[in-house]
Amino acid sequence: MNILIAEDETDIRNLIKINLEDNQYKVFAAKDGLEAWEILKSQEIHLAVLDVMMPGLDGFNLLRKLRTISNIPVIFLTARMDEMDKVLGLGLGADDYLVKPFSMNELLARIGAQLRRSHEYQAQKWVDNEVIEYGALTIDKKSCTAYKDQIPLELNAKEYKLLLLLMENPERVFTKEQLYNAVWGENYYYDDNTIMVHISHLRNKIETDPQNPEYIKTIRGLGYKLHKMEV
Amino acid sequence: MNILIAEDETDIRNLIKINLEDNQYKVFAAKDGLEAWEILKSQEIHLAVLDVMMPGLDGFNLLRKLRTISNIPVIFLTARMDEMDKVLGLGLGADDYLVKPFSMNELLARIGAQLRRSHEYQAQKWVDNEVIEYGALTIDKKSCTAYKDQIPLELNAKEYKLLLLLMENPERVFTKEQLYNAVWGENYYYDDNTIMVHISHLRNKIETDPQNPEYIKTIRGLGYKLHKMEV
DNA sequence: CGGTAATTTAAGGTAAATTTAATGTTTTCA
DNA sequence: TGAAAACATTAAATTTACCTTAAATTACCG
Repeated sequence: MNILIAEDETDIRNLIKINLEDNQYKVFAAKDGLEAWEILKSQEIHLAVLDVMMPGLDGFNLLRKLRTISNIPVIFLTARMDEMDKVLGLGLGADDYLVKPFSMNELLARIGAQLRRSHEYQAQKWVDNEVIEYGALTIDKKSCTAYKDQIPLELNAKEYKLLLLLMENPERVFTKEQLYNAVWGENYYYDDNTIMVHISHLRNKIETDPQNPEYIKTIRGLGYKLHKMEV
Repeated sequence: MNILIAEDETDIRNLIKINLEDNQYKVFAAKDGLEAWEILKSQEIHLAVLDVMMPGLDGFNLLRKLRTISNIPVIFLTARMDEMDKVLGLGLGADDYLVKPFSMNELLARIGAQLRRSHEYQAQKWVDNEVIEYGALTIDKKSCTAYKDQIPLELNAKEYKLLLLLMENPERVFTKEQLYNAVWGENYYYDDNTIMVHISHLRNKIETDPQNPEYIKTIRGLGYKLHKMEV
């Protein structure tokens, strides 16, 4: 079970992470709403524990975004008890909350209860069919398939994930390390040659002329981006 | 919405009753577990608020009986916070609890949240189809049977559940972890070899040539999906 | 409690995917 | 302009994901 923790206070975040991992949960920890959102978009999350007061994208607004893509249980952490009754009772999308300071046993118990119910009713709604289009490229996330001009592209897993990341973030430049972290999911030493090989393979599969790529642009010294010239 | 209150302290019971009725809930009040059980057997109840410490049939034992006939949300009221974490976390059937003394707003909020979720879950169930067809495969959910070309498939429980999930979501790629979570419903470490073995067994039972499967496709590095080539 | 079915674990094999190695090309900068 | 760095390409080496089968374990029933 994958749990997302979004909490800007480092010691709280780490304490929760350790306790959850001790209870066999796989934990993704974010220090703020934006980081949490990136995790939500790229990982399968079964329950989220969100701090209300976070810089930038706060807990409430993160929940609003989250609800556009998922129906997972959400537990809020708050130092302010007032207002939470309204959030909970008015159906703004939260399932539970804990007031800081809280006992770790209580958090674990409430996580357990929410996951139990969630499982019982298959509340993890499979993400609705989502199709991403960019130029002549199309990705169908549900079936993990990719097309160019409606012709299927025979991508292997790494190539598909690279293309998905780029198509979910058109025009954004990714360093090779970022690509590595996002697709390989590791955050230690890597050899960037592996990335270049995969980019080359991906170009071979999607570009009309891979040596003069139309879509996957190299930004020398920086990284790669998905970019197609306007016509 | 019909709410059951089981609480031996008269003033608390009445206070809750009045507040809930002020919020348009229809309330059935019981002064002990036995009376609550009689109500549960004869009325349609959507959520129960149960006091733990009641003479005779206490809250925990009432919950056990309740769970033999119903899956409604249950909120406990307790003066003793210890032990509730276990009840909640270990899946003994409770959904939430409040420690006395509690604010009425909080009770109302938590009732609202539980009913909202419960209603979502129920809404999901209503839209389920009884018979699902995909290619030559048919599943009859009412009788938990599966057919290929009208010939019964001899599936055991796990195989049936796997096939059902796939047929409810044709073309969708499921990671092995997703299959595990959906069919096994566990939230700790699993060995994906178990999944592969079951997929192999399922293929042996539904595919004409299991080594060149027509329906259950492997997406190497990603997962499996139900997909039949168009004819 | 014994027998049987279902499920999980263990083990071996294989094809595909991934990584590494090697070489060539392009770009940047002093 | 030449050297160095970054990048691209291709193929070989290595690893991994997957499949199958059978043994071991667990669950269930009479």
